[in-house]
Amino acid sequence: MSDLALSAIGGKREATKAANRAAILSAAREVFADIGFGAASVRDIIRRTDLATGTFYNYFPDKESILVEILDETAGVIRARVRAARREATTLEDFVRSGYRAYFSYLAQDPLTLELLRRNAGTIRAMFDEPSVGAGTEELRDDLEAGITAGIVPPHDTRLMAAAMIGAGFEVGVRVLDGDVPDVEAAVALVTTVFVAGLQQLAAG
Amino acid sequence: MSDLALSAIGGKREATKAANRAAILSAAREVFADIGFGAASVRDIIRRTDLATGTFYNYFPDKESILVEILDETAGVIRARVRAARREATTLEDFVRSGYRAYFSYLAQDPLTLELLRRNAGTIRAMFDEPSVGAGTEELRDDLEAGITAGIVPPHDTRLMAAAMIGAGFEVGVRVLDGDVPDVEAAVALVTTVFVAGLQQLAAG
DNA sequence: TGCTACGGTGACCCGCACGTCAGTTTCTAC
DNA sequence: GTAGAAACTGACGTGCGGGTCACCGTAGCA
Repeated sequence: MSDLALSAIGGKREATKAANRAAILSAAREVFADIGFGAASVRDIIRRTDLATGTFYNYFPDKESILVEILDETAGVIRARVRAARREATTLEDFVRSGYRAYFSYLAQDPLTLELLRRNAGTIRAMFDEPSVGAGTEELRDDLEAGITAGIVPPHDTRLMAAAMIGAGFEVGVRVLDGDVPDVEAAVALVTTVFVAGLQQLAAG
Repeated sequence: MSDLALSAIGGKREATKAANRAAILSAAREVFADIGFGAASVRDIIRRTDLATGTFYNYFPDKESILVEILDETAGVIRARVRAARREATTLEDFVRSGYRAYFSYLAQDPLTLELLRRNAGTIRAMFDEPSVGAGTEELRDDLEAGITAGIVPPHDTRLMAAAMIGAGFEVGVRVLDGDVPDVEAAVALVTTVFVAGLQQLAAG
């Protein structure tokens, strides 16, 4: 690598640091997805890199903080995409469909994240008081309320509905990635049909 | 305790064995629910009883086998109740409602089991290739297929629908036990409305 | 009452994970 | 080219968990 290229990213030292950090994060992702956060040890993680034990502690104080970091990265991206998609919706069907499409599409391109969420959903919930599985039940609820205010979504118990939609989305998402579903659109179509019909029925009843 | 009472259950020796076994199972439930199966140790379990380390191994070979035992007991009961309820249904609404009611009712009377399932769903799935969270996605799918054959349930993709129904039920069940929902019937009503409307819409579309 | 064996006990050995740190390598700056 | 700092290394002390087993208390029985 030329000095020029190195200087462009801040020198070899910085480059190595970034690479090491990335290697540790990547290894941790795999380990947590494979054997679960609770059973994982710092050594399990570091063994999947070519670094030494002590190096881990140059980057993270313990395994918990590395999980926080991973979740900040991935779940943050998922949420941003889903919310952005929902905010552009002008109809009920659009609201439901675009949200699920954004969610499933992300998972389809990042199977390891789904595996990590699937494996550690309970731990994540317990650790962070997270309402639910990486997808943000509270945020969906906020969006549903906003949709009601905007007249797009019929009024209903948003707390329960958000839980139902997230739960259904998560389980269906797992099936999509297991290859049990032909494609993302098939999954999107089913959950959209169900929840649009359900919301309309709630409004009518 | 009288000799008569003891002989009725097979003598003091047998009684102690049953009590020890129950104590270990109960302690294990708590531990798995509290810190998760992966992070739990045999010592964590035995510390919550007044037994000694070695005694654990008189009853179970390792912590995995104790989880199997717990799941056989609890999930087995849940499944039996839910299936029995669904089998008696004669209409679509009845099918959906009675299944969810049986499920939520059981959880309402046994919060520790829900906590255990919630905390360890990912581990359970990974360990036993269980389709899903203790409630039996595969069995729901079978019941949906049977309902279609019987003309009660409109034809649809039962694999995805079962996943969606289980996922929604699980998340809503968690809210019920967290006290976020006034009562079981409110939760039953919401999911029933949603999935009945959804299934009807799928048939129409 | 006294004998037998069932089963609880907990100290023990072994292995492994945690977090540290003195020593070493490697980059940067001059 | 060299001084100095940054950061990697892995051995080390400590503690804990897994699983075992010799010992002992007690239930069961005559």
